[in-house]
Amino acid sequence: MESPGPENFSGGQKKVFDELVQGRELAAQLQFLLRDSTGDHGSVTAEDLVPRIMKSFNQAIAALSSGELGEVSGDPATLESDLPCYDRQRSEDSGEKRKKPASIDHRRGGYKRRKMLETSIRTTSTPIEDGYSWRKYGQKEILNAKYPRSYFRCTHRHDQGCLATKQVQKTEEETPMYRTTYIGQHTCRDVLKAPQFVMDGIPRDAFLFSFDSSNITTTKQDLTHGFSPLPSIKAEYNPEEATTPLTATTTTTIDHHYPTAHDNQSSSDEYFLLPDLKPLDSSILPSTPGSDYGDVSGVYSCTTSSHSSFDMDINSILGCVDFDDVFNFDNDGVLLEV
DNA sequence: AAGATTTGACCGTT
DNA sequence: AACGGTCAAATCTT
Repeated sequence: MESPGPENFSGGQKKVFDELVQGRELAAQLQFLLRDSTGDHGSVTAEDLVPRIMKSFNQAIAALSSGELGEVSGDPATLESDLPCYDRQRSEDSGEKRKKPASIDHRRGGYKRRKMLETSIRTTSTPIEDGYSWRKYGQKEILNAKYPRSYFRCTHRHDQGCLATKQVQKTEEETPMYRTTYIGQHTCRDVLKAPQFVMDGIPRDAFLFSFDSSNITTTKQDLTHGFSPLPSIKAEYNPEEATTPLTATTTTTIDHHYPTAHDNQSSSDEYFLLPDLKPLDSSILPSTPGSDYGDVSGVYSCTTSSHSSFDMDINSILGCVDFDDVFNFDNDGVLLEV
């Protein structure tokens, strides 16, 4: 994002600029909160800051979406994803909750297909259990693909308006892989998930997890092998396609989001952050130059859809050096395993 | 009963 | 028109 500077801004641009600046400042406060894990900062809490950051970014996005700005440097689809408009467009006909008899349902009313706004793609040897609650809403046979593609959306789409979705495609290789495409960011606050970790200011050493009681041990060394997601509470996949070799009992409080070395899916994970979604310019965040993947829309919830993006968010927001020796990023935003 | 999944139809994009 | 993403009634599971 090249900043022309506020002096050259039109009115709309000025508003966007102001909102982004405010968002940055709030994020900086949040960064401070998170860095100092004592969590005692007087009246300011992460829970306070997060909605404010969200608001700032949403304001900026709304300004951008108003169309007054001409060229928008960011991915408009990405911006759109943070606005509730997509759901609203649909809610007109789906809001009444499918009580219409099928016979009247010939016209379902115009829903608008969301533009592709990929966030990340992961390919794993086993289906990803990323700790989020997903609900399958479709499955399609894909041309030239041996296996169908499954479509999932966040369980909290309706209660929290979380628009995160993912698609899972089993690839046809000698050893079948599961290509998971995460689309959009989680804006939900799943109480069972990692936001607590962020919000509560767990010490950075907590990155080195040990689940003695649950027979799961995660160390920094484990992280170097790529993140393998944690068990989700529900099964999301057809048992025929995948077996989930984990016990739901391991997901209790704060262990979500953290990789386990034993869930059989860490070996060959590859992760991509698509370049066009490279979020904030490093000039905005005062974080380390090599890890400027702070997420504009990644927002407060930190319920990013994958561990890797989660970690990148943390990296950029915290300037967290703990992961710097764990991951490398190349110029295209591809996460490289060390 | 409530929530999740299945699956054919609908609809936007190319 | 084909393709693929989404909807939503039917069905299944808990």
